[in-house]
Amino acid sequence: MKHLSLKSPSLKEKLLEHSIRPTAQRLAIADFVLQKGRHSTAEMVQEHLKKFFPHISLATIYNTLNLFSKKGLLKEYRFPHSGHVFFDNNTQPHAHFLDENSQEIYDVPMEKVNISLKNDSFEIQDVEVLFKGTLTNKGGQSG
Amino acid sequence: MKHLSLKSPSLKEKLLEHSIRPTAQRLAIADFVLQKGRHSTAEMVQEHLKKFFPHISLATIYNTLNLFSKKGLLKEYRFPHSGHVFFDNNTQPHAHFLDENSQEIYDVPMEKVNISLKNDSFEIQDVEVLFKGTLTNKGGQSG
DNA sequence: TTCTCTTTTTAGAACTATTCTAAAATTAGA
DNA sequence: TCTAATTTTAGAATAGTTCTAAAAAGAGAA
Repeated sequence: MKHLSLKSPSLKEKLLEHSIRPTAQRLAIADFVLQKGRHSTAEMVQEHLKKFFPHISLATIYNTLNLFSKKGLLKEYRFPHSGHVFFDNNTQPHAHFLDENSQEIYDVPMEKVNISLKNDSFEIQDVEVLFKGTLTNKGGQSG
Repeated sequence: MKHLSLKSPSLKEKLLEHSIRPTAQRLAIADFVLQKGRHSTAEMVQEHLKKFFPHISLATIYNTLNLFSKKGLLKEYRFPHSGHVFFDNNTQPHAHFLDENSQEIYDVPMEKVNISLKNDSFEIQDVEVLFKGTLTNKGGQSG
């Protein structure tokens, strides 16, 4: 347990600010999904928490991820390469890049994306953009 | 059975051109997914075929949709509002619009979309664009 | 503290979407 | 018409997620 920053005031306060009671399980999940993993699935959370909470229930993980999403700490995404729901701790508008080699998802800041639509049939409220391809020597980026 | 254009030469030939043996089930599925439905799920195919093939197996529907995709007649998509896989008979590059009222998916021709990326980290092979919002008085469009 | 009430966690059942399995039916070609 | 390969089928299996109801934990009052 000593390896987990469960007592991190900022994390605990972050949950409280969002009216989420900071239980031990929720802090452990928050530590991973909000600070470590960028695009976490329930499975990834479970795998990561194994050493701290070997008996944590998948239901708790799903409950918590869904709660965090409802409270605005995470945003849900589905990507074409996987049946899993991904929980992204970047809740600001941004695009994604899927590396077809590693199946890894990277964030692409909207400043780098230029998108427009000639249209008179619908009112756009949101756009989801997924670039697919392969990483070059420079490596991925995020944020 | 008389309501189904099962004997349509063009449909049968289309399958043959793609090295797909035109069985009765496949023709019935093709009639729907290639000519009627734009973004079909297995469930929608089953529902539509009920009157023609009340005992068709879901496995046959999935087998056929996956075969059509492999042969290039359909393209698979996953959208954020549904856990179902959607099979799109428009296999050319295009964007999508999701009407949040009806949960209906519409095609958006790429000519209407302008997208570019300032990037030096990855080689783009494909882009998926999903606009979300509501239809205006003009109604949806496709193709 | 202790009591009580509410919230959270849990294991396992249930559910949804899809794939697998192995046997039966269909088909194509000799 | 025979044979071998392909396709279809029902139902089991699998994957991912949600539901259920009971146990545990937590918050606030007395």
